[in-house]
Parts: sequence; C-alpha cells; structure tokens
Amino acid sequence: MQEQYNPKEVESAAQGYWEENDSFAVTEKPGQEKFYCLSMFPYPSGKLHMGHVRNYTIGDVVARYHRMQGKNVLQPMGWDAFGLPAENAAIKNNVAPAKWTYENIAYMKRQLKSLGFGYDWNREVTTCRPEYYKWEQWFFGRLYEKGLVYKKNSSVNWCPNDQTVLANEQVIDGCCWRCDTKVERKEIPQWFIKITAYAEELLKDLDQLDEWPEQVKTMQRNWIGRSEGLEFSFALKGRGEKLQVYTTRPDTIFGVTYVAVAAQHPLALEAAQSNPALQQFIEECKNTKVAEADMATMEKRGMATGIEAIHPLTGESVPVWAANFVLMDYGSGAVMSVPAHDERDHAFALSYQLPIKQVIRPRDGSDVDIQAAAYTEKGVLFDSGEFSGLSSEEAFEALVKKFETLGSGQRKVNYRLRDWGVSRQRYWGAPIPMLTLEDGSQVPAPLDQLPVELPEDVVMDGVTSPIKADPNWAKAQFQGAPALRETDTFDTFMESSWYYARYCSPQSNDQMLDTNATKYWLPVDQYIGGIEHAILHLLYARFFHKLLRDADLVDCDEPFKRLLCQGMVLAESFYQIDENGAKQWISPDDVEHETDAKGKVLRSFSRLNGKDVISAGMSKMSKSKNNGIDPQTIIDRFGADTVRLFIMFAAPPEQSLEWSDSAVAGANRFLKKLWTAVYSHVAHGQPGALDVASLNEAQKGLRRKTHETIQKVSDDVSRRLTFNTAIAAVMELLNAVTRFEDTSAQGLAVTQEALETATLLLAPITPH
RNA sequence: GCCAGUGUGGUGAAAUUGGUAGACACGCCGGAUUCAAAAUCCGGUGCCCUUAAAAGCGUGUCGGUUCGAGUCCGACCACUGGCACCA
Repeated sequence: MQEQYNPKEVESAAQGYWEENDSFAVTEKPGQEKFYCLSMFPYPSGKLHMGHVRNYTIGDVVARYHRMQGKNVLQPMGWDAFGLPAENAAIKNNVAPAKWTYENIAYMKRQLKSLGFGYDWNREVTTCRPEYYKWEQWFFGRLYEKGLVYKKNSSVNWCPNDQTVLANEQVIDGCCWRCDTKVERKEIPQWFIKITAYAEELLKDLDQLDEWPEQVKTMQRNWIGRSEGLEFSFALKGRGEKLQVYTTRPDTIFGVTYVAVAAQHPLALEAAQSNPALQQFIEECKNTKVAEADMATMEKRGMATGIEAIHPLTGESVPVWAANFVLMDYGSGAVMSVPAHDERDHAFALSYQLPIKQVIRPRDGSDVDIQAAAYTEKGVLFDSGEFSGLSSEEAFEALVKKFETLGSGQRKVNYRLRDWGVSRQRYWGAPIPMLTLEDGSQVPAPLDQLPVELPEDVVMDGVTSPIKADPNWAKAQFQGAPALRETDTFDTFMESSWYYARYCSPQSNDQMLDTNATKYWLPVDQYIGGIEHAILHLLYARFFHKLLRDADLVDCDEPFKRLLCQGMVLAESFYQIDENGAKQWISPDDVEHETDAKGKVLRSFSRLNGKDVISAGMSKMSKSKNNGIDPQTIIDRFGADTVRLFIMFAAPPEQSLEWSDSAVAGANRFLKKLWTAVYSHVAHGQPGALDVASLNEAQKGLRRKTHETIQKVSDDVSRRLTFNTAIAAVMELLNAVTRFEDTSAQGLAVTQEALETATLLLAPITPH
C-alpha cells in the first residue's frame, strides 16, 4: 500500500479492472433476486454537467449498494438522442445533427466511465438509431389499428416570415428568435395518441405507487384533473345548431349572464364575416404563444358576436361573446359564464360591463359584496327557480337529474388532461410512419417498410426540415400504388417513454421487446431523475407502459416502482455592469472574496480586472449566468471519488445542491485522512483474531460505534436515500478510530474491523 | 394566472413518529510543526451581555393548537420547478 492517496492511480486501476472483466454485465438469473436501478438517460448535449453527475452518482450508489447485498443488479445507460439542440448546433457549426450527436455521445461516454459508474454497456441504447425507433414506428402502427391514434387540427406557433413552426422555447417575447417577426397561432393537422382513454387508470394507479414522492403524485393528479359536472347545450336564437358547454358548477346556472366562445370558434368566425371589428379582434387573438402560462397571464379580452343564446332553464337570452381565454383545442371551445361565482368571469364582466347576478349565498346567510369580488365557495341557492333553498351539493344532483329528464344534458366526468400531440414539423426525430394514399386515406407503413429511416447525411438550411425540402423523400409505394410519407417526426417524449423496457432486450432484432426479459427485469425498482420531469415524461412513460401491457409486451401495470427526484445543482453567480449598463456575468472561478473575522464575505471582486462584482445569489448552473462548473476539471484535479463524495455529502438528494470549492476540498481531505488511517494501521502488521469476550471498555466502545454505523448507513442508503447523513456517520466512525490509538493485539483487531467497515460502507459512494 | 415545493448559525446541513435545536462538514479564530509557507495535527466557534459564569434570545413573518412546535393548522412574504413544441 502506498503512503499517499493517489486517486489517479487508484481510479485507473479499478476502472481498468471493471472494463477488462465486464464487471457490470448481467443476464436474467431466475433464482436470484433482481434489482433494476435506472437513472434518466441524458440528452447528448456535448459534455456532462453537474446535474448529470449528481443524478448518476445517486443511481450508482443505489445500484452498488444492492449489488453488495447479493442482488442481480441491472444498471443500464443510453442516449435520448433526438431533439432540437442538435438542429441548432447543426446550423451554428455547419455539421449534420447526426454527426454532432454521435460525437457528443462518444465524449460523454468516456466521461461517464471516468466517473466509475457501474453500467452494463452491452445494453447501451441510442434512440436516434434506426434499430431503436423502428419498433416505436411499428408500435405506433399497432396503436393506429387499435383506434388509439387519430389526426386533427391543432395550434402551433407560426413564424409568417420563415414559414415555419416554432417551439415555445423559440418564441422570445412573442417574436421569432431568428427573425424577430411576430409569431402567430396557426392550426395545422397533427397526429394524436388517445392518452385520455387511459386517464382514469393513470389517475387510479397513482394510489399503488406508495414509493413515489407525494408531491409528484399530487402534481400528476392535478394535471389529469378529473372533475364531475354537467354537459348541456344552449339553443341559439334564430339558428338550428346548439352550443355545447360543460360546467363543474351546475348549481350556479341561474347566474349565467353570458356565454363565451373561442376566437377561432366557427360561430365567431361566421359572425365576423359581417362584422369587421370582430374580424379584427379574431386576428389579434392569433398573436399569442401556444403556452398555457402565456394564456393565463395575458389580458383577458373579448367582443360580442351579436349572437344570442337561450338559457335552457329560464328561457332568457344571454349574449355570446368571443374571448381570447377560451381555447378551441379544449372541450367544445365554449363555456358558460357566471361572473358572480367565478373569478375570471367576474373580472371579464367588470371590464366589459356585463351583468353580475348572484345566485349562491354563504350557508350562514351573511351578505357578500358581489360587485367587489366573485363568491366562489359553495353555499345555498336563491333566485334559482325551483332549486332555490337547496345547498350547492343538493342542487348539483337535482339539476343533473332535471337535465337528464328533459333529455337536454347529462352528468359527465371530464379530464383536464388532453390527448398527446406527437407531431413535430422538425427534422431530427423519428419519422412518423404513416402513408397517405391517392384517395387521401391514411395507413401505417407496413412492417417491411420499417424502419422509415431518417437520412443522416444532410445539410440544414436552418428553416426547413431536409426531409420536407426533398420532394423525393416522401415518395413511397403501398400495395403497388403510389403513396406519400408523413414528413413530420415524433415528439422526443416518444423515445423516452419506453427506453427503460428496451434495456431489458436491447439487441432484439425481430421484436420490440423480449417478454422473457421484461417479465424478469420489470418494473424498474428504483428510478432517479430531475423533478422537472415530474409530470410530462413520467406521465407519458406510465401511459406507454400500459399500452405495452395491453399489447402483452410487459406484464405489470406500472413501470417505476420507486421514484427519487433529485434537486438542481446551483452555484453562486456574479456580474459587473459594463459601460452600456448591461450585466456582464463573471465566472465564479475568477472571483475573489474579502472576509471579516468570522469569515463573512465583505467584498467580492474580479481577479481579471480587480473591480467589485455583484452577487446575484445562488442559481441553477447555466451558460447564461456563466456560473457552470465543468465536472471534468474537478475530476482531473481531485479524482472521481472526491467529486462523488462531495456531491452526495453536500445535501440530501431531493434538495438543491450548492456548489462550493472549499467543501470539495474538504471531501478530498476526508479521503486522504481515511487513506492515512488505513496506511498507518496496516503498518502495524496483520492483527490477530478478534476476541469479543476479552475487550476492555474503550475497545467495546469502538466496536459499538462500528456496528451502530453499519446499521445507520444501511438504513440511510436503502430506505431513506439520505446519503449525506450516511457519510456523516462514517466520518464519525473515522473520528472515533483516530481518537482510539490502541495498538494492543485486541486494539488492532477492533481498529481493523472499524476501518474495514468504513471502507465497505463508503464503497458504493467512492467505489475506487 | 394555475399546480407543486423550499425557507434552521458566517456557510452547506442534522434533528427519521410532536420531546435536549445546530450531528457531520466548510469557513473563521487560537495553538503545534516549519527558516518561512503549503500540507498536516490539536483546541475553540448559534446570537446577545460578559474577564468568566449565569441569565436572556433563537428554525422566513404574523397568529393558532399542545404540557411541549424546526416538525401540526391558518394567513402572509421571498425564492424554486412545471404549465402540454427545451429535455
């Protein structure tokens, strides 16, 4: 054993051994307990960032712990390789997205290996490879045949100058990020998968996920948004057609003073033909981004259409308004409005002087100032005909019954969840495997045409997808007749919705999944990833799993048994104001501090120009704030084990983690101390056998500490997933060993046990 | 705007089921070692008053429940994640 801790040597020796012996390769072993530990695979953006390091260290610690417990542990890794950044990089650097992506993968794979993660690389999955997306295309065809796929019009962000669709991220302050043109909403035909057909099951099965964080389940429940209400129609004065609406508050129906429809609603469009002001308003409503946050915060605007609706119970007429906050994409594109009992309707009624009619009062009979604010609580009805005097709950039932008796409405369960739009008008994604025949009908591409391959050797012009620009690409045949390929590609959430299952049989060439493998490995025992995926990715993956189950490809109901959502990695950011008044972000590497006698920072300044810098506090490591710390420089300086130890020690996994250079040095110091302690112990030679009966009080004390630490660390790592307290416990044990200083035969035996224990307990965290 | 979180010493945090607030570290202060420095080792370190002790104060703010609240409840403030085309 060397006297000094030399991480470079230790780490390359250990990594060389793992590589040579393929130490983390696993196969199905029916007799052995399995453990499937999965970390969310990365988008290959160029190089690893600290968030990746944190995510994968947590996963590796869990995987190595269970391996040490004797389980058959599967821990795979792969690449979520399709996506927008590859197209942007392609334009910027004049390189094809595929080449850029594969180079990034090669570099990041080397980095993962240098961090000592125990992956079974034989199972590596890369989603932009045809052998992967072939099966996604095949499965989409099966969903189409089952009636779970359909095409309909829906809104996109449209840049009228570039004649192209923009992602929400590409719309900056309502304008195109390339040409600064005002972005419009545009309706185009797109493919959808019926996730709403599984809404009830996706909601109900959350109850069986007892090892998921409560907050994630709550967010998913609210996202699915089950509600019970009444669906009914308004007749329209002088017209044959009816206007269908849905409400969760039928008890307020006598308070309806107007009806609102989306600006793009057929009624509004028709009325606009003879009303230039309305036409103008509808045009203006196109000038909003598709994002819900923008819809919810924009100024609520509207205009009367001149059409009158007949209240189904009172027979009174109420005006139909076109409003920018009603969305054509959701429900029927029309809502009943009760300003007295709904905040948004109230605000709208005040700005357009529409009547506010109160029909619910508090149960205690007290008065409310209905002009000042909506009364949204439930209560007791009045001015509601035969329903006056009923409570909101009684009125709900009575009104549903009334409408059902009249045959003009019914009870309906509604979901906020909308069907999954999977069409993207972009190049770098899996082609949607649909063919349009000469008669205009559509069929899935047959198996012998799969994969519908995306050409990789292309030149990006920055605006149009190469497969849309090339008229020949779309040309195909179907049963001897000419057909046209779909040139849209899949949402990249498609690939990440089933990769965890493909890892079970990644080389399967003749089928999507090998059911022998999925039955053994699934569900994933521990899934680890960022909280930012709490809703979309995790909901789509749960949905896809149920689709796979219904196709007999997997045999459990849920894909992820236990979930851990790790927090972000933050670093302090600093800036100076330049002569133009703009913030210049200074890298934390270039900032020095002056402190007072207690170590409190008094002043910070730039090492580059000596001028003071202003701290913007802790924020997520990002390019825009120039506060990213490159993991590679830390690995090169201290070694992978120090990086892993610091990251696991600095905060519990679900909290955000603040980067601190001196704390990293502290983690390194601890490893050096441990090394030194072992070295000086070994120098005393091999100790004799431990004789438990002959120990003195101090020796018993150290033994007790050793075994308390085993218990504490085991519980922290397996049940609580609080790695920071596990490490603290090992630090306490090492402190006890340092204080012990007993070189008698039994003293050395007890020390040996304590140091062996410390090393084994740390092994999952600092495996080298 | 809506949904979900977070807030404890100079700093990161701990307190697992409502029961000694601050484990373990970082930083800082003092000392040893050294020609000197780095590294290492030893001691101290919530705030306030104090030579010291003791008292007092203390878990974002305000209020409540309880014998007892960092922990439970209500209101508020600040920050963070998501909002369906970033992944």
